Amino acid sequence: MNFDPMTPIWVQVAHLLQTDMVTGRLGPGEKLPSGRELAVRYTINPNTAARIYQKLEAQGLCEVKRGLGTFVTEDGARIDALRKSLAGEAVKRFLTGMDRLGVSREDAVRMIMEEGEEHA
Amino acid sequence: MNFDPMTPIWVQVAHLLQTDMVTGRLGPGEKLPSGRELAVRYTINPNTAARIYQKLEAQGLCEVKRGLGTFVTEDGARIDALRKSLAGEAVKRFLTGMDRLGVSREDAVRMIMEEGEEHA
Amino acid sequence: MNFDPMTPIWVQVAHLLQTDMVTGRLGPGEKLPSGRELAVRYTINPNTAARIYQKLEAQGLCEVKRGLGTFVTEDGARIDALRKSLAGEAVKRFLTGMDRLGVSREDAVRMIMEEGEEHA
Amino acid sequence: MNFDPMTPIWVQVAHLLQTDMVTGRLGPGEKLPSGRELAVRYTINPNTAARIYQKLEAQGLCEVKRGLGTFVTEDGARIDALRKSLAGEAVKRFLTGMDRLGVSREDAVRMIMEEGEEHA
DNA sequence: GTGGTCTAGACCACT
DNA sequence: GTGGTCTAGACCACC
Repeated sequence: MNFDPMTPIWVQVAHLLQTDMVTGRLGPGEKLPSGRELAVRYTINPNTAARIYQKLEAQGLCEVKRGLGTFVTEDGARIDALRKSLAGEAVKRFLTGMDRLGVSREDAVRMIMEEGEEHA
Repeated sequence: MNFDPMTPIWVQVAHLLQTDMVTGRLGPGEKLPSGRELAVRYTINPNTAARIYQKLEAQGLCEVKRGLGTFVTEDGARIDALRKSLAGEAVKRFLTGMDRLGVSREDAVRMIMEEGEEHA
Repeated sequence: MNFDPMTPIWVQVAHLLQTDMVTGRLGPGEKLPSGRELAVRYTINPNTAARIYQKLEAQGLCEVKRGLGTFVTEDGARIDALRKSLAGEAVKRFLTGMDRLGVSREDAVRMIMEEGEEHA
Repeated sequence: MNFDPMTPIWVQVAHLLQTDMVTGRLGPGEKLPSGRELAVRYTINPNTAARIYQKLEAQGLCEVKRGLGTFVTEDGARIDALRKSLAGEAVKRFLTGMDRLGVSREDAVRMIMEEGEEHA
């Protein structure tokens, strides 16, 4: 795995886990990999792995059960809020990118609709 | 500079230069950095740097003048075509990302319009 | 194989392949020798061989299929355009040669017609 | 100087001298370089150089004056015949080349006339 | 096996 | 100084 050295590793790994939650690859109540396993899988420090779960727990996305592990929250609203948050960030990134290219929001929407037609 | 090891270096550097052309940071007819300078700036091999300009020239984005350097094309149509190409790629990336998040094209468009209102 | 040191090797080898395409010795869709084989056959560097196919591909004369090889295009129009291009170059070379000999275009044409009668 | 290893060197050097005679770079009665000088200039064997002048003399293109050197013939007819000979060879080469490209004599002539118009 | 990419370092022609 | 070409040899992804 390669990380962008500009943003903290824990943010990037957390992002991966968040995406898995939203897409359903990690369903509600499902057990997340242990801190040690996470550390091995991404070759990061166990401390860093621990921080990731602390942050996710603070966002209400997972629950730590001592001696059992950490589990994806069963609160669908949380997941849905996460989905909206991630989508919102993606939209912002997209719009700023299009803005840099000198493409207006209206044109961006038009291009999206045309792309949609191809897939229809 | 850090490169994504998944995509060729020359593609990534070419993308940087292309973006500069579209945004106007590199205006029509303006001199591009020499191959050697590009190699130093991004710590890549001069050969790789040369390939970048060969590709850009093949796309009609720059003109090579032996002994003088390579210059951004003055053909505005080329730049405009590039803008559309880059925008199209951004749209595709955006849509696939939203699709992974389970967001439909209609919802994506709605989010964009709402974002637009905030800026309005 | 002996190369004229005045013109790039890749140009000369490309010319050989182009001629084979136009004359039909390399038919549409036919597999071209692999880059490595080309390198051995003409005792050139594999890198140079690769460049030849890159140039031919850029001219739309062949299609590269990763892991399979590169194949002569099946687009007859491309081949025809190539034929015209090669013929045009031959005409230019011929005319400059005749000019050096002090032979006018009209006389050159007359000589060609007479040559033609012999063959008729 | 680079020679085509397929045809005898003396033929190639003789061709160079012949061309100079026809174009006027070597005028009638003008002194040709000595055998030794020819040998040095083209890094060929003095024997080979001597043979060249023997052949040229046999064609009536130059006259050997012992102790003085060899001189271009002053017989204009000889030069003119040479011109026609060289031109004839060029025409033949041109036609066979066009034939290989699948271009008829008529089309070849047409292309020549069009090239002529550009220069007119 | 195929082509694609990259590095290292060389020589050349042109301005 | 510029780009153009060439060699040598390496690693990778694809089929």
